[in-house]
Amino acid sequence: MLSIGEFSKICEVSTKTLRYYDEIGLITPDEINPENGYRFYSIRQLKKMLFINRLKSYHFSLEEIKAILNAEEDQSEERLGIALIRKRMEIQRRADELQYTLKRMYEDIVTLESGLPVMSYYNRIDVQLVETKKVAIVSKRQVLSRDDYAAGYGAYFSRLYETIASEALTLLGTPMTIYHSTEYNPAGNDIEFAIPVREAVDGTRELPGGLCAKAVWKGAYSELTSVYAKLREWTEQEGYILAGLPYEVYVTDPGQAAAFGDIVTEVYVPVRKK
Amino acid sequence: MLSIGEFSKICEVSTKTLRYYDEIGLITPDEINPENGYRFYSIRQLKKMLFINRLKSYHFSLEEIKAILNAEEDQSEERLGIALIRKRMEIQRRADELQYTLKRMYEDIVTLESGLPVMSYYNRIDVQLVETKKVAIVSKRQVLSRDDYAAGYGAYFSRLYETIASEALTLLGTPMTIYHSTEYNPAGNDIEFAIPVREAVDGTRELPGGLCAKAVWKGAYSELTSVYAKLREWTEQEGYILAGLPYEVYVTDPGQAAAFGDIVTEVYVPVRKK
DNA sequence: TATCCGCTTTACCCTTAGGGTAAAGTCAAC
DNA sequence: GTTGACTTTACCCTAAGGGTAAAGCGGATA
Repeated sequence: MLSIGEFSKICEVSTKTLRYYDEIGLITPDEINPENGYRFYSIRQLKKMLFINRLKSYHFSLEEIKAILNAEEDQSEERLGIALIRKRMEIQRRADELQYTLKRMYEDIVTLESGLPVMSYYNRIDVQLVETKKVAIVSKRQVLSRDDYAAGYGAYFSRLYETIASEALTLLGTPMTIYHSTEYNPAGNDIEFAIPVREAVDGTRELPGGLCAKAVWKGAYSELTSVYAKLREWTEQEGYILAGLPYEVYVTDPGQAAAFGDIVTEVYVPVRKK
Repeated sequence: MLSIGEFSKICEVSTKTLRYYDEIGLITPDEINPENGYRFYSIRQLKKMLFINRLKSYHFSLEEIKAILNAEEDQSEERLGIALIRKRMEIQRRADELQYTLKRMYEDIVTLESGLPVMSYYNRIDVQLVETKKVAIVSKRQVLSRDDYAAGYGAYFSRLYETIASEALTLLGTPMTIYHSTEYNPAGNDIEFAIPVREAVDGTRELPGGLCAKAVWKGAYSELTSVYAKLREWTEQEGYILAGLPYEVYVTDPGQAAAFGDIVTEVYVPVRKK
């Protein structure tokens, strides 16, 4: 039997951590002296602790590790394999995100070195006042979180395209999303996916036309927030007020555009004179 | 002026977050109604908030962002550039780590698919009983955290090699580290870097020889914990007890080995019969 | 004018995976 | 018997907010 200090040293885990793991039931000492409460770990618990360390290094949460350890003996390896494959995909996604972050940071560093402020792009967002015409749309409204949105917008538009095809409607433009939420909520926003069509039949609704502040953005969708902010700034300064729901038009098909720089999005904010 | 809800929606930041940022002084509303405490943000604060979001996406902590925002006007861009470059290196390191983790996970998945348990390598660690001879060493003892160790072990050995050269001593083996800590402590462990030499002169000390449990490990250093655990297990089962400080001998030069699989490390634990 | 709905306020508790410190008890060696 | 090392529980702390409650406030409507 090993005292907590010995066990700690061999596994390279602090005693504090071992007591915590005992508390949450991740690994409890094989023996506890009932008189003084001293914890004693058995030699065969070494391997278990090493396994926990390994899973920790794979970024499993302690809750997940507990579930893996508690799996029935006969399914444990299978379940572990599934968990590993899923977690690996998650880590892969995180790695990809970091690569994208690195790229954006590099671009900002280059901008700074060329003597421009990082936020200078913001002042270069060009806003125009345009008159839009009313149009019929096929649409589907949904409350989605940011992540759901990124994962699912393709599917939603696909369903709309299906509807258009089965109803034999005529496409009149590229897909768009209309924002119904009045407040940003990380848990979910009220979003309407829409595609304009020629026929104003049953199952379609009318997107009213009118005066709009419009900006065109070339680049990643994640930067669109800036475009909305700029539009609001412009609206305020030019003495307009909001007169409807803002919407985005995806000019290029995101599935087709090779690089982020090739993606073109138009943002419209309906306005009227104050 | 924008209410917290409007500001929230435009910047895609929750009102909760805005109140929190107000509390920690990251971005305070330009105006607060003294009667009801309502927060109002100015249009020009939009850009600041977007900048904060950008820095957040670069994984700066709110503390760091505050420091960047509070930098003197005339140095702000320079300071930002330095911060960006440093943070980018940090993110790069994290990305590299993730890549390494992905590789290890993949290896475990392959192991599982071949029908072996993930921890099967543990049982294949081979322990032998050997008799070591006493040897003189040039050494430097230091308390180091895991990170410091990874970053600095090259430097410590370089200094020892310098000493050997300047004292005209004769190399007698490859570098080693001796572990003095009796408990693992994430904040720092008492480590002695050592190189064996022929001459037992002033400035060297003697590493006593004797009976040792020995295991050879081929692979990354991060797995050495398992080797120590196995040695302890073996010691216990064979009826031995610890009789000195464990140490590692780096058979291959880590700077020279191309792949982790090529790195060979010997681990010695002095023991005697119980 | 009263009411209602939506917005905003503060306040309190919760999250992960432990770290730090204190006060007290325990063990083995000298 | 004493000392020093080891162990115990208990309490507070972290970063960046999320969730919920109770109460106050504002504008629109009946």
